[in-house]
Amino acid sequence: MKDASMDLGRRERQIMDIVFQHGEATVAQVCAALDDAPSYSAVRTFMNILEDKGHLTHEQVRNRYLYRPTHPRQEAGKAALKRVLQTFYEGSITHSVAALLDAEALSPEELDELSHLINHARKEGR
Amino acid sequence: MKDASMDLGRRERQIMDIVFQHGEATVAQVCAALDDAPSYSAVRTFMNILEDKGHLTHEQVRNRYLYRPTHPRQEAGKAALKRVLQTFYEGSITHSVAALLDAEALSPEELDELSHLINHARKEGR
DNA sequence: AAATACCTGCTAATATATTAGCAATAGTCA
DNA sequence: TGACTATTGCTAATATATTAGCAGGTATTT
Repeated sequence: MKDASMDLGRRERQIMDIVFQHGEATVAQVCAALDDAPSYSAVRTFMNILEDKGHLTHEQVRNRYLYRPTHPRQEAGKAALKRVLQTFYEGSITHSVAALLDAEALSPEELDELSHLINHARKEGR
Repeated sequence: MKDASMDLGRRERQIMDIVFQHGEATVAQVCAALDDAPSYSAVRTFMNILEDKGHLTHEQVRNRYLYRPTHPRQEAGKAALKRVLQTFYEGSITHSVAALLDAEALSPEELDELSHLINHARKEGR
């Protein structure tokens, strides 16, 4: 149960989330995305720290840094989902999906897509 | 995007998760559940803080306190799921379910249950 | 080219989270 | 009963997260 996100503080997590959401981001973009943003300086410090901790990398584009998560979104997403399942749904996927279906109304198309996914999994399983 | 869990530190979150997992817990139980537990004292302090912040309540049973989340697991779980969806799956339930199905192999029974859930949702939707 | 705006490196201050210890009370057991 | 253990209230120390500012460089605009 030891996530990589386990050694992150509040702001650090907040910033990581934004970078994940955007896929990649500059300091300015992160500032803009934060609704309670501190100084530009502060955000910059965090992104450096996150890089030190191994959660972000940057690439220089023009004269600014473009940051990206070190681990792909897919992977981090799965880990996060598992944690939520573990904590709130006794590890049960069906429970969690029930909660999701209950949380938001899905369009018929989305429901079809889900059915499709499940059928696909069924075939894989055998 | 302002979760109640947004004003929690690392340990605080860790402890909340344990209480959610257990449904209710004493300080000792939380200590036992933490694999990197600090002193009993420290854990106790956190549970007091969490109570101050409004995330936990306690009831005295015998001579010890039994803590419970203020908000039901269901509710907190939904919020957590939504956050993950938002951050990693562009808010798309189908994406997230795909990830779940990919993350762990499900038994045929579980798959059936999922199908059932979806069919149920389909009926609701119209 | 000069003025302006934006961005980084570095450093320091402050706030908050995290930890532990001591004294007192209430249960437990030989 | 007497010794022992667990548990709480309170307090204080420490570590970590969080914030901001200054100096210097590079692009941008007039």
